[in-house]
Amino acid sequence: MDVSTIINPLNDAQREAVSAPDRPILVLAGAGSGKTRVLVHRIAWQIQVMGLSPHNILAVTFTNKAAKEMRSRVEALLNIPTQAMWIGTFHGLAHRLLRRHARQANLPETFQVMDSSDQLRLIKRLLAGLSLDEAQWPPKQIQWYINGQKDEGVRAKHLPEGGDMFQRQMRVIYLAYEELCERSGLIDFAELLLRVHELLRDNPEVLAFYQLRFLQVHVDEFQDTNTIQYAWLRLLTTGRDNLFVVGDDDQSIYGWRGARIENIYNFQKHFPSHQLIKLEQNYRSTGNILSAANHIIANNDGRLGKQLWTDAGQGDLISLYAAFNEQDEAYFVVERIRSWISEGGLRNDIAILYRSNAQSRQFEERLMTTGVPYRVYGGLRFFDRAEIKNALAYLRLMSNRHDDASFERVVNVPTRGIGLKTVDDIRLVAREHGVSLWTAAVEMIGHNRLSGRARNALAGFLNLVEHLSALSVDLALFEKVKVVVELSGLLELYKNDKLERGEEKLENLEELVNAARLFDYAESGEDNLSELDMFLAHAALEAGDAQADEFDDCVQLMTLHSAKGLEFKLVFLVGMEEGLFPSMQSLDDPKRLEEERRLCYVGITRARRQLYLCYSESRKLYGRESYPRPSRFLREIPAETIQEVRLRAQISHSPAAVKANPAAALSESKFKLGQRVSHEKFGEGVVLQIEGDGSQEKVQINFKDAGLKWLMLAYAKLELL
DNA sequence: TTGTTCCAGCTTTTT
DNA sequence: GCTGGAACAA
Repeated sequence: MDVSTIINPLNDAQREAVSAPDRPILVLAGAGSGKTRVLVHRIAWQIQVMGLSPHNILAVTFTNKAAKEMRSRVEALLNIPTQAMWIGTFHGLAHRLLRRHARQANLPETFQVMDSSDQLRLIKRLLAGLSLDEAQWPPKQIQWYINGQKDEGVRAKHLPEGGDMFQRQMRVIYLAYEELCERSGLIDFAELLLRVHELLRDNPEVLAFYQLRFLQVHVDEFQDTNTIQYAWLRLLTTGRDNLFVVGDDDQSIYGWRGARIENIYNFQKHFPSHQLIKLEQNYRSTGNILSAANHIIANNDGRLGKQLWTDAGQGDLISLYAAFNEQDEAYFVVERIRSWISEGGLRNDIAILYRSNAQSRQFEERLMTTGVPYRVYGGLRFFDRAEIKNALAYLRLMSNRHDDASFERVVNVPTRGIGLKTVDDIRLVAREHGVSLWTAAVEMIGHNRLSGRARNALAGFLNLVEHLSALSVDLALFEKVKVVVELSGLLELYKNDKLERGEEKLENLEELVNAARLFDYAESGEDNLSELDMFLAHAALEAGDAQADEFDDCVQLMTLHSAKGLEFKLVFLVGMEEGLFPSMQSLDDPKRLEEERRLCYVGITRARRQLYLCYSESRKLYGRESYPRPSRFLREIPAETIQEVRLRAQISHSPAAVKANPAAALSESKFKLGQRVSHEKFGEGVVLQIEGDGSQEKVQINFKDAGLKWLMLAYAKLELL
């Protein structure tokens, strides 16, 4: 193959990035500018032109999906096998490293990964053990605290001993948490990253080995890295010019879960010899859409700075729709969707994007009643489902009896007469002796420390696990899973589940057996670990898709966050209201507001051809009617790229109002939507709509007693409240 | 042990 | 105003 296949499909900036000589490289890749393409071609360049072996390539992403896509595209471009390349997520790679160096990382060989819900349960148990009140010490907050510390590389022992009550208590909890994890052989997601950092930092020979192996290190979505991830990237590339990162500071939307946008800014400081390359040509959207995106993001401070452009023309205007309420919003959107479809458009090309999941309901209902197929992203993933987690808990216990989290999970599922009291007793003994629940249970049965019935029930459970374990020793993985599902009683339990979901759960359990059958042990690349353990790790690290039917042609509903990286011909960005988007919690914090703005930028740049922005003049929020103001982001979009859509009966528009920037009209009146006013005759009310300018200005007011009224401002005596 | 009632909480999500 | 989880009663 010659170099032209790698280089020819690229534009100048892309080519510069792909063929750049060895030095730290930061590619600032705007939305739709071909960032994955650059990464893939860069890897190909390293192998094809620079003569590196695939063995010497490391490429890190955040999601399994991105990793898979990168691998398959490299494979397609180079037409060589890619197993030797380390392409994976930060967590996946961390897992692999820890498996290989378990001893050096001070981990038991059979350690297992727990996901966030496992972690939360563990914390709840811990609190109970410490006799702490959950109301006073919310488990979620503790989880957030511990993960936050780990993301910054801080262990419990590093925390100062003094401090206020909160700090002292958190330290105690964090210490106890680490101890419990260690005893159970469990590590959480943040721990995966932290351990790898410590492994590389404290074992020079290990670090040297990987520095020599990974001659080129590629990072996707660099703006989403947290402190510890960046720290290990720097360790791996110390003293070499082999770090190639791709990212977009304008698309950093995960600050709230530890991502440090500063990393992308500090890159230039940390690597003075770096080269910065900007990809600004956009191959996705129309000129109008890009103009809106550029103008919005320009309101953020401290950007590295980037202007997207396209040679594809202006395209259609962006449509702005002011709905009366959220039903009206859904009605409007679905009507537009129906006409798109009736004109021959694909449903797959349509997305409804919202800030918070709760907003999906209106749209779902409307789509349902009109019979338009749709798919909601988010929600429970396959391996997150209770029935699946139960089955996995049995499997985990078979692999490691001391996995307390799994023990607690299924000791009485299905119910076998082991009540809270018994479990409490076991916990107590376990804590007293500093042993696992399993060991404590065995001891208690041996020493007759339980009442007859509880004793039998508990012995039954222990025997069941031993029995399952013995029975499945020589079976293939999927047969093991099958045995567990059938003999644990789970199958029976869900069969008798009359609450309609039972059938679905049975199907899921069958699907689990199937997943085990399809699980490719060889692909996991480890041979020092049992297939079962690898499968369990796989289940934790890759939660699976929420739905299987992605091949159907249906409208896509998702949050703005989950839309990142995707594109659609027709996009509806709904709920553009202050307090919703930007969200209430972000309104008083400039940093968070900027992140919301980036989220808006992400949303807008998902659209390829047509973009609809919607806001509602009234919306039910927590059961109460609210009258939010239109989102500030609407005002940041240039007027000439927008057209206002009105479906409702027209109130005679004054010429001034028609000509005026529809977005500007939202802001220039002395009244704001939602403003509370008082009228001498009608009493108190709330402003719902504003139309016209100057002497023509009129407002629609919803009066408490008198109902809806249109009033000319020039005549009506209104007082602001 | 199960079914019911009660009550807090309520952005975003991957690993 | 709805939901999920925890506390409570039978």
